[in-house]
Amino acid sequence: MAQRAGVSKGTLYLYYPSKEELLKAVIEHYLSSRIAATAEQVRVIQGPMAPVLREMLVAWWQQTYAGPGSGTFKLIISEVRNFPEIGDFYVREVVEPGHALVRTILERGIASGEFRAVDVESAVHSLLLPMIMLCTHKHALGACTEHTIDANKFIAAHVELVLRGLLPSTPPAAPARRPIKSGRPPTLCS
Amino acid sequence: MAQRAGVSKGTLYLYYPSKEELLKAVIEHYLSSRIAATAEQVRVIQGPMAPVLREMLVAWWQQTYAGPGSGTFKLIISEVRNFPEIGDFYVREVVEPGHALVRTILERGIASGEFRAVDVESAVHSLLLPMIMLCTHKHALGACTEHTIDANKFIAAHVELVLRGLLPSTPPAAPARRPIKSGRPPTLCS
DNA sequence: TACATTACTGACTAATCAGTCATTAACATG
DNA sequence: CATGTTAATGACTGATTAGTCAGTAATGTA
Repeated sequence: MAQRAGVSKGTLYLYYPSKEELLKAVIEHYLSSRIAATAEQVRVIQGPMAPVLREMLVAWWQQTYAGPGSGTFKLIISEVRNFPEIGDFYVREVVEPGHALVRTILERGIASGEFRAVDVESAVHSLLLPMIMLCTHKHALGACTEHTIDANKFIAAHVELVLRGLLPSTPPAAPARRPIKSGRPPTLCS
Repeated sequence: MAQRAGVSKGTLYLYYPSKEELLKAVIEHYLSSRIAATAEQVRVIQGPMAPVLREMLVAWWQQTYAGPGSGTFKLIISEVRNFPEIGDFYVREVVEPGHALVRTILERGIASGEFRAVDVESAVHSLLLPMIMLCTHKHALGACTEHTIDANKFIAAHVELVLRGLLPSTPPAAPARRPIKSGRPPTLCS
């Protein structure tokens, strides 16, 4: 049970009529509310989008990964089959606003020429999914094995890597690579 | 139960002494074996690493995401708390070889000047975690909500985005003044 | 047909989970 | 202290899961 930490089972049902409602409250408390607040801040920001994106993601990460909020994702993954309504709630309250937030930033950067005209939906996933996966990992594998990940080092490097992938190639960035000799072992399919 | 698809419960225990062993067999069949085969192919490849990385990841994706192998990750996340030994097995047989494979490719690219000298561990995560997260998503949220993701579009865009983030800012040598053909739609498994 | 061996089954057990509710603890106010 | 009200509890129920095993079906051989 999810509440042997702090309170008895019956007490929980005094405050939340079902586990589904409890999960919704957790999602709201740890994820939705923060997204809404961040979206409001970002809305009025002027200037280059790269620092906005970087600071927003790093701030979210530092406030979420170390704390209990990071467990929310694993909770959703584990429980969504038992409580399908949770899935709709999560999509509506977290996925869509979160994507809209990052999408807006990327689109503003693209409009100003700061970023390349990449596929925005895919770029949002490239940015966010590793972070969500690491949060999930922390409460799944990370809780059972020695396999650890330096989360702070990762977040900085990850955001820089993707941001750099978003930059336009002011100097033509790709050297013309010659197709190598026909001997390249043909496919990686097995 | 995991086997109402095809066979009765008792039969399963004739072939696998426990659910833990069944999970290990699934991990071995869908993940480990493919990594081992790919690593062998990559080991002998010469030439630029970017196409190697691209084709390898796209091929893995196309063979895994659509099929049942994509469910393995969600299975591990859900079950690792109940069967902790699965975590060690997965780390040993999948995480470490998989990371070593991608790490080797990145290091070879860095050594040849094709890639920047990024933090390799972080770059491995930036590349792989979104793919694993989407596989997980497919069997969690994706199975319960309307929220769908164009997986083929994503994988191509994701790999290109990260690859571009890996390129050095000043190309080693830009012989021809050509329009940068970044996009070449990855032909897999010809 | 008879017999032997192998492949398979699903009712059973024990444990665990979401959820209930009669009971108890705590704290007011007179 | 007495009395009423609110807060909290954990043994209970019903459903579900990992795992067992006595029994049934399928196949081979003569």
